[in-house]
Amino acid sequence: MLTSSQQQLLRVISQSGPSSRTVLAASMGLSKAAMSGIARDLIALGVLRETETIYGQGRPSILLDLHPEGAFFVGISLLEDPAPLVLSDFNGNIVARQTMPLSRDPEIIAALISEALPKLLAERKDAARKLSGLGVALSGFVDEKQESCVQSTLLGWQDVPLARIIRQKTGIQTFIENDAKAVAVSEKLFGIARDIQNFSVVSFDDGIGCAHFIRGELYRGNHGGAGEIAHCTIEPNGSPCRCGKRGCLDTVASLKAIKEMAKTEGLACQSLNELETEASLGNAAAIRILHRAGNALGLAIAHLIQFNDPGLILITHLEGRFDGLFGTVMRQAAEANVLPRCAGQTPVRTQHVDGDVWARGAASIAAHNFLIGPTP
Amino acid sequence: MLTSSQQQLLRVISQSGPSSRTVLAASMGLSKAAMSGIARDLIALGVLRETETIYGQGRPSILLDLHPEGAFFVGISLLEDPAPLVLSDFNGNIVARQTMPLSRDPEIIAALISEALPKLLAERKDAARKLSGLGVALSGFVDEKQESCVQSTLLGWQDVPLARIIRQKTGIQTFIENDAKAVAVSEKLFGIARDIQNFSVVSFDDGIGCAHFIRGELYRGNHGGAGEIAHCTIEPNGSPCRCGKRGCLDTVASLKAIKEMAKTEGLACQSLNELETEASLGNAAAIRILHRAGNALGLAIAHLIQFNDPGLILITHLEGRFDGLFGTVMRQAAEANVLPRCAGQTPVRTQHVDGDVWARGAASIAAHNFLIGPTP
DNA sequence: CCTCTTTGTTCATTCTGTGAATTTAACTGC
DNA sequence: GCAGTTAAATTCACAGAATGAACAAAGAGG
Repeated sequence: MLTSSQQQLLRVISQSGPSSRTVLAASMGLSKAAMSGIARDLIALGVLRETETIYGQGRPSILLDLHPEGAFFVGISLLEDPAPLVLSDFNGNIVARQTMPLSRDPEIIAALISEALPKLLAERKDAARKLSGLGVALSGFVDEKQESCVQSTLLGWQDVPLARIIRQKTGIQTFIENDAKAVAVSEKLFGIARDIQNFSVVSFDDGIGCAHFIRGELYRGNHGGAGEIAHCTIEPNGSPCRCGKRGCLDTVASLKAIKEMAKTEGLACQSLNELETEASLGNAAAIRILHRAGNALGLAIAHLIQFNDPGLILITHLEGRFDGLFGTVMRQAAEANVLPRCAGQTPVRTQHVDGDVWARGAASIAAHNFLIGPTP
Repeated sequence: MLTSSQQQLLRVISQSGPSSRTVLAASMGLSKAAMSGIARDLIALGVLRETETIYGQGRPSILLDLHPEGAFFVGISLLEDPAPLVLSDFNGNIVARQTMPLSRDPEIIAALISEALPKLLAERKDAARKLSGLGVALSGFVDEKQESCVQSTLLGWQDVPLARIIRQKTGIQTFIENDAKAVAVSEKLFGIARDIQNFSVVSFDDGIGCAHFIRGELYRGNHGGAGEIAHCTIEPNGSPCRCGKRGCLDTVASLKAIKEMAKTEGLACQSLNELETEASLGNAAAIRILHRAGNALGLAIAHLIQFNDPGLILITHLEGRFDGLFGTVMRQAAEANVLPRCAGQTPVRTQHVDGDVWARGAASIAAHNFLIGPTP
């Protein structure tokens, strides 16, 4: 276990990138003397390393950075079958991959993981020794200790202490997290949101997920439900949703909803991209669907901006494009529905992600617990 | 200036009420030994005092509480003319009142304050010596240092360093804050939300304001705009709003909007209460207006719950009642538009407040800075 | 080669907090 | 009324983290 100063140093470096001891001391509000010792210890532990030397007037400064091989983390996604496992280094790079069958039984999941782990670690000899944590991403609500799944419709769970079960079976520090929240954490630690304190990630997929970072920390909400924008009412008295109410964002703007609307309209489109193509060719039904979906998502994002005033909204998507009609309408709707004085102040970025998102997010949950410690 | 442990102790006591040293030590994660010293210092400073003695098995425990006369704060509201000044003790009780003319010139405001201060302090001899801060509440955006007003339509300001100007004139630690945010802080320090970490306050008045507390701290947002729900689009393509867009919550659910709708419908109602009476007598127009407004506010509150999952939503109102049609519809709409599984989990409370809200809120801003220190 | 500048380290000192022992002030049962 | 028990609060020697000042290191520039 690391001291709080050590964790603080790691956090600062992971936020602001490689820096010299003097700069780090200043930005942590510590003396150079204290910095010297903390850095020495972390270098000895193999967690930090000296990289570039910057020459200027006076003694050159030596940049300190996280040692990529200082710690390794395993991430597992329970959102797909087969479930992917990845091995991530300290920079969030994936250095090994495996898969395992998906199960709904926590005991079996733990057994499958401890079976798959040696195979995963075989590819990197040094990783086994420096394995510092294991993270699991799943669809559902997770408690603030990141130990127990409070409720998951997809897995049919209610209060399942999955992290504890896996920890007992494997002996590795284990934490679980909601899928969208895991993605947000990975963007904060390793992605585009490194140095942003307040931001929201919207994961656009068959469903729509969302998570908030506030003051540099994941905000889970009082019941773990912060960010559940999929079921905010966007079209009052709209179509019924599987959640039981009507007009949820999920019924209009999710990839699944868009595909279903296309099907209902008799369009032979299998994907958002095909629908975009149809729309660009002038197909009225396709245009209507994309307008409706884009408007809905844009309005939800406008609400996000009005309510929480984040420094960035990051939309991650596996499929589809955001440079077509859908994306354009979405951006316009987002702009048009925030206070005009504030319009354009909040960057809305879209980011295409690959199939590793969830597993990478899961690994970042473990990395987060190592770097920053459990949320108090 | 207090040390960080001293501030932490004050914060814990202000959150959990009078407690014994042993309990406080445990809840702060400190040893009883450390607690002993910190408490001794704060008692010597006159900030804490021993109150009740609790007898049980073993040596009785002595409860520690904030000394009501340990520190005094001045709060000023720039939302009314004449502007009220209040003197608040350490428990948020108002011990003296004054008023001063309202001005839009920051220098004149500072002069008026330093003129009114002696009169305010005259009522309480001891307060002058223990005056520990001054807070100002205003309508507009304030920077995170609580020093400068970034923008205020009402006062016609842009980047006015009001706090610095007042501080220079009076020599008192001064902080300014947005009106709704100030009310939220006072509810956290002295009101109903003392021990709640995540909550939102909605101030229902001629306009609608809102502020979030997240992890026990006021969340201001990246541009100070967090909580500006008044201009979230609640009726797409609805009536035009003075902000430039359409269908804002403010155009349907604010007290001003309700009164205006009543006027447009030809009703002779001057207040929400009169409108409620009309509605209870079966007046169709009154019923329609209250339904529309209640639905709008309820939907906004549902969004608040879905987006941020707070532990409490507190609606403060000067005028009007929430036990009539308006309140009922609002509550129903709030329930109906959150994920059914989560419905009823978030308490929505309404609270009638008196004319001192803003000034009391302003004073609590000063108290907050004394108790907890500036937000980092 | 010498001076200047800035980084990074060393070391005695300060300060905050700890653990163990001690004191204090009740209650309990005889 | 008096020992015995219980728990709160205090005291004190000590550990650990951070500081400030002095110093060593490593180059730039004349």
